Amino acid sequence: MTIADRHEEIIDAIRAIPEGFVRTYGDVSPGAPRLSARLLATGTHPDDVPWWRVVRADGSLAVGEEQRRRLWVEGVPFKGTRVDLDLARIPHEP
DNA sequence: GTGATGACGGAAA
DNA sequence: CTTTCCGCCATCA
Repeated sequence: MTIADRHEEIIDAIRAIPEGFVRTYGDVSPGAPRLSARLLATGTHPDDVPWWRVVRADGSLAVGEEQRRRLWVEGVPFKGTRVDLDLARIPHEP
């Protein structure tokens, strides 16, 4: 398992998020939320990665205004300033 | 080599 | 509800 493989694995998981739904950092990289966070932060990823569909475990947004707007447009349910994870979150897949 | 940092998570107070 | 503290992985000084 190389670093590139790990990156690819995480990127793949994010790319698999359907429109109108979100996943948390902990979901895309279980046990290493900082890793997925850093991957998106550094911009070390292809352009086809829906980074705005990745939110914090409590539903709050990490990036800010733009992310909230993009999610809203896709029909992601909000609960105040946070995403309603009970409706929009995709549980970790086996 | 060590130590600090970050689009984080979860438990504890 | 809030703030603290510790663990997590990969970079960077």
